[in-house]
Amino acid sequence: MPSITRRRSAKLGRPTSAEADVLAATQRLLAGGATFTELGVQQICTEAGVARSTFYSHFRDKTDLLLRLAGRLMATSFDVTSAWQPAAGVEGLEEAFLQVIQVYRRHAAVRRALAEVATYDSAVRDYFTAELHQFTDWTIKILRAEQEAGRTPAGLDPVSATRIIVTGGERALTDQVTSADPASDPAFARELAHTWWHGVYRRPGT
Amino acid sequence: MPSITRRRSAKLGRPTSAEADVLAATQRLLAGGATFTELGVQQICTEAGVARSTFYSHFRDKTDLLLRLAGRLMATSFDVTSAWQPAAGVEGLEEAFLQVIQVYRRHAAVRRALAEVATYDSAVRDYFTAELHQFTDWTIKILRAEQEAGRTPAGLDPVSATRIIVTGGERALTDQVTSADPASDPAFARELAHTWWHGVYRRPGT
DNA sequence: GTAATTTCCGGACGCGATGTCCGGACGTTG
DNA sequence: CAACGTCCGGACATCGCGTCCGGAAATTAC
Repeated sequence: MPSITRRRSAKLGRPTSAEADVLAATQRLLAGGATFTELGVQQICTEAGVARSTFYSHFRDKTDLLLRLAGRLMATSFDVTSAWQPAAGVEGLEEAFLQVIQVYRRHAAVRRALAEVATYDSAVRDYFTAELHQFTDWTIKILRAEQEAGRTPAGLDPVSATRIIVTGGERALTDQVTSADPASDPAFARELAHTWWHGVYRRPGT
Repeated sequence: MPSITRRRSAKLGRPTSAEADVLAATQRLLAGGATFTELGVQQICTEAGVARSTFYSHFRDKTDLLLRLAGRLMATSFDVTSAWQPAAGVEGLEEAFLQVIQVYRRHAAVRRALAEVATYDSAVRDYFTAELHQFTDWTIKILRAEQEAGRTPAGLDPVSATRIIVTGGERALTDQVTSADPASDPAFARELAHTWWHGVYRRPGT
């Protein structure tokens, strides 16, 4: 157990701790197109210029590394999204999505790895769904409030609609960021905003 | 090279070839909640009552097994979806989605495995995206035709909208099937249909 | 200065899973 | 009976993971 009074790394001349090197190297490899699953610990350590045994003195395993890499990813994108309110209208929604896309693009590699491992690792999946839960709860609440105010049709099912918005939207965003030209981002943001707006929040009729 | 004149398996009384046993066992284990990645060859063989060496005389590797398991999955759901035309209206779309959900529920296990492995195995990913391409092309074509006819706003970007519909919709469907109560299927189908209808196909204004 | 402590290296180890190979048992086919 | 195809059972090399330990190097405390 390290003492708290003692600085972790008093001297700054040193090439920063091995931990940071590993984090950076992983992000680099991921950004280079590698898949987290097919990425070996040895490979990461070689890229980081660190001994393999050192890796395990900083991370319990590869999953631990990924989770720590994930960090405050979701938190930031949640802040951006939840800043929007229906009162801001479809233009405001479009603007919000454009910002979300920027955030997604910045962390595309880690986000992709997260979605990847979440499909077969329960620990990562739990983390992922827990983070998505923020969005789900928030969206359901907003929809119910809009229904109360009579701006969203009462016949709409908030739970199903939210599943479409959050789950489907998250996937579409990830897809846009990982395999579409950034030049098409504005058009995509506009489509997403208008689809949710006219398809859900201001769905006409009935 | 086996002779063509000679029947592969003349006698039908035999307990069907080991290959079928492996396919069935895998589907069973998958349906039981197992993850394809964490599923070992030994485990599959034990469940199938087959020697491990026999597995490799029928399948090149686990990926080969999955691809063969995938078979005509996508084909059937494409047939169901593409049977719908905008002329059938939102009610027709709702009905089509309800049928798609049935198909998804039937093959949920394999579909989940497919989506899982597609995230890190390029061979499976290629297969998956190739199959999704059918839907993408079809949807873009429909949207363009609707714009020509003036029923869908001309300002809509067919490519971005299709990305939302196909990619996002596929994910929302998978989510509904894997983690929601079947009783909520009709409500979900209704929401999906209305969202795409009013949000895209018959988006109001401009 | 020296000693103690932290951090990292380098390599060993056991483990489990993958994919290959082969000898032999069994039933079918001609 | 003999040839053939299918399957079993186990041996084998290989790889990646996670653990462990002895020692080098640098930093800190005294």
